[in-house]
Amino acid sequence: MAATDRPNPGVSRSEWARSAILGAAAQLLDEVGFASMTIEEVAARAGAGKATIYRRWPTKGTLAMDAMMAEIDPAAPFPDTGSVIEDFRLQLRAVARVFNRPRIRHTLTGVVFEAQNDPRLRNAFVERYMNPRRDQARAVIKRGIARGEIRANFDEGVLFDQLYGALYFRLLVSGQPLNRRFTDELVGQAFEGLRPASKPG
Amino acid sequence: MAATDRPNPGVSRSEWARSAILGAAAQLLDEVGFASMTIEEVAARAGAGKATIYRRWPTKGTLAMDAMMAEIDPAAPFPDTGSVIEDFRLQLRAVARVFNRPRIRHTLTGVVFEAQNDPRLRNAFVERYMNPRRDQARAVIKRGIARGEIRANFDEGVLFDQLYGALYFRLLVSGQPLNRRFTDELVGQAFEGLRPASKPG
Amino acid sequence: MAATDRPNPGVSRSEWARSAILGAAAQLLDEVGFASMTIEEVAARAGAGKATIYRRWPTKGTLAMDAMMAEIDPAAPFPDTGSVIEDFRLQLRAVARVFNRPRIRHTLTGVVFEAQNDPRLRNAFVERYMNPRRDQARAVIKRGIARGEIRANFDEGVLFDQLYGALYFRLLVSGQPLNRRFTDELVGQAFEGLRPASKPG
Amino acid sequence: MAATDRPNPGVSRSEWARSAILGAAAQLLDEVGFASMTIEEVAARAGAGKATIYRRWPTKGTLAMDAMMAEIDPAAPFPDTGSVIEDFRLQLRAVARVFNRPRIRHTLTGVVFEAQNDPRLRNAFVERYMNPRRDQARAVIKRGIARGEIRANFDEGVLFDQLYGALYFRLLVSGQPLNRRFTDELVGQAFEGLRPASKPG
DNA sequence: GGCTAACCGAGACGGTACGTCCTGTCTTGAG
DNA sequence: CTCAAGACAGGACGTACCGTCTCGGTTAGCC
Repeated sequence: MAATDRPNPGVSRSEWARSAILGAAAQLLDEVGFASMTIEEVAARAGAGKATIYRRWPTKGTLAMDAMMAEIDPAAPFPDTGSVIEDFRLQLRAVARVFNRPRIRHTLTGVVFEAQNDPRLRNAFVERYMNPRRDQARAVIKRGIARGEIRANFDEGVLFDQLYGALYFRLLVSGQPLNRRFTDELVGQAFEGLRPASKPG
Repeated sequence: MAATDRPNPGVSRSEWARSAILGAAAQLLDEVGFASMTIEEVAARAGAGKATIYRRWPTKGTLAMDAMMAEIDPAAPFPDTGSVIEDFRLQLRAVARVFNRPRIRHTLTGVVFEAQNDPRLRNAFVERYMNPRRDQARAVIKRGIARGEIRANFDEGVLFDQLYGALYFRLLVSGQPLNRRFTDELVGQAFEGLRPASKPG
Repeated sequence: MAATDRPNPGVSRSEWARSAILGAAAQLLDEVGFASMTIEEVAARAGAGKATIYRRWPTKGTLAMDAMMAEIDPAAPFPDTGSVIEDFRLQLRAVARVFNRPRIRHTLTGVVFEAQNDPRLRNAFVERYMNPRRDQARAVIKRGIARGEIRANFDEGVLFDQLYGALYFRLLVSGQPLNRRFTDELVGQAFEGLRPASKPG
Repeated sequence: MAATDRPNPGVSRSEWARSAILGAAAQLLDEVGFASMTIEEVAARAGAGKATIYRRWPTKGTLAMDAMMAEIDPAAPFPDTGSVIEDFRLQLRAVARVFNRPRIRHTLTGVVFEAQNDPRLRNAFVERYMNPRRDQARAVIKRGIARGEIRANFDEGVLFDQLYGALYFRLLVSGQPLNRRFTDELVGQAFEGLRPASKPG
């Protein structure tokens, strides 16, 4: 990123190098995408040695993931509107918005791709990215059950996979648009069968 | 592959080369996966020149897709049991079985990855692989609606994305198991909300 | 050397690459010397791939030797004046002249250096460079003996080592000047003890 | 050589570091030779920081030379037998013995190589190593002249170059054996022409 | 039935990037 | 304040493939 030329306002050389590398990586992901991003070019732009990169990130995928996390994290928070369906509707809209950025799509694809042959990367991705979201989703669902909006006897994991799987499917595989109409319809249809079995009587 | 040394029982040299290449590609996809598969190695194993491969397949992705298609195609047909849900249940079980083969997983990931930067590959994949399945699924749904098993006013595309998206999500992204319990639950939950609204009484 | 841009007057691509590489190597030996010469830079200047260089020359030393041979060969021929001493005097003057070129000194040092750990290079150097000169020297000596200029019972090899060893010593080790005064004195002194003992009468 | 773990019997840390470094360098010169010796490895074995090495020795050549000097110095003294020829015969035998040690050969070659581009190293080598020997040789020659064993009107420098040049030539360049037969013949032949011309009668 | 044009295998070519290694400088923390 | 330890920028190494390009040696039409 080379925000400025090597400053030193109490920042260690190591730390400065780290953020310069992540910045350069993010920049390159934008410009040429994950597949064409090169460790050599990252090093050159960051003014860093290649060894410094390899010392911290074993593969291009791990580096790209770290570069991506910084910006994806705060972009799609879970709201709490008082309605499960509304919460999911808003969250999926936000996720779709993030996914529509080309850099995110390329990076996600690349990370997913490399994870096939790199269990550590897969674990990192699942634990640092997917699980936190899954946990947040679970909390929202719990709230809905507690409020009696939806029934309790269903598989949360399957619901999560339905919702986010559909999103990823369009993003990575089919290339169909990720717009509000789609996410809203998706949420509506997924929750259709989860209304409380209010006919207990 | 390379069943025997160059035979010639009425098979043109071209044709023999083509199948030798596809065979070598399939073999390599099994042994080292898509990412580590090399055009050079495919050519060497097939006893073919590299130029012969490049003449027919512009990228590794297209070659891998062709090599994969040969065996995936007949593997997961849609049944017609008389029940929509049962039809989907059986089909998703079959798809899951196929997806559990490592070669398929690696190849799908690779093709999806390359498709990000190769619209032709994405189109080929969608049209030759996804769309036929989508059409078959649509036909099954139509049958179900006609039989009154499910209501008509919902988005088939979204349903398809929910079902197959969840499958791909576990396959490519989260790595969770693709077993019968999951696919059955998935089908059940997805169709839960699609029962005919006609039983208001 | 890139005499011109890729011509093709009946010269194969291989052959053209070979001479371009040797030319670039010679140029670099002149400019920066053997130690700072880089395979990468040779490749860049020759417009050749590094692999093409490594395919033909296993080490920098072998490449430098080939580049050096082309010009050193014809520069110091053995004359035939009718006098052994005169023949050697002239030849050593010529050798000294060649050795005074910085490129030659650097390259010889580099080749000798690498040969310490590369027996193939040492053999190549001895057989392609030293032995031919040794054979020529031997022939001159034989002529001198036949003419009765020098006695026969001495070790030619030792004489050769004395003469050329002294030359290399100043060239590589002590750095003292290689001028005509030195070579003439050297030849005179070395042949002093070789006069025929037969004229006691 | 890391005789023991950090002792401190009145030896300053500096001094201890210095000898540990020289010891490690000598060890490595034996094991892998000059070309493959690395400052990093020397530092690691000596338990010293790289900076400590760079502070004292500007190049690998100077370090190697210091490491070599310690053991080569006392190995080949000039004797005083009463006969010039015998003195040189014994001394050259001793030198040949030293030169036959692989470490010495590698180190000399390395030092000579680096000296091509490092005048300070060349000066250090000439002044600390060559000149003392040259002076000793000159003294022996003077004794011989005084005793009337050899004539006075010849170039001592050329004689020295003949003798030691032949030795270095075989050592560094041609690889021929450095045995007693060679050195004895060399001395004999070189002094053949230096007998006093005083018996003209 | 011979000629020629297309296509084949083999593999060298110019390149690009890899991941490793070492250099010489600079930073940090322990003694 | 000096040192070991080692991270840092830089850059060459030798390797592996890329996609293109000769190069001869079969085919397989087309005369």
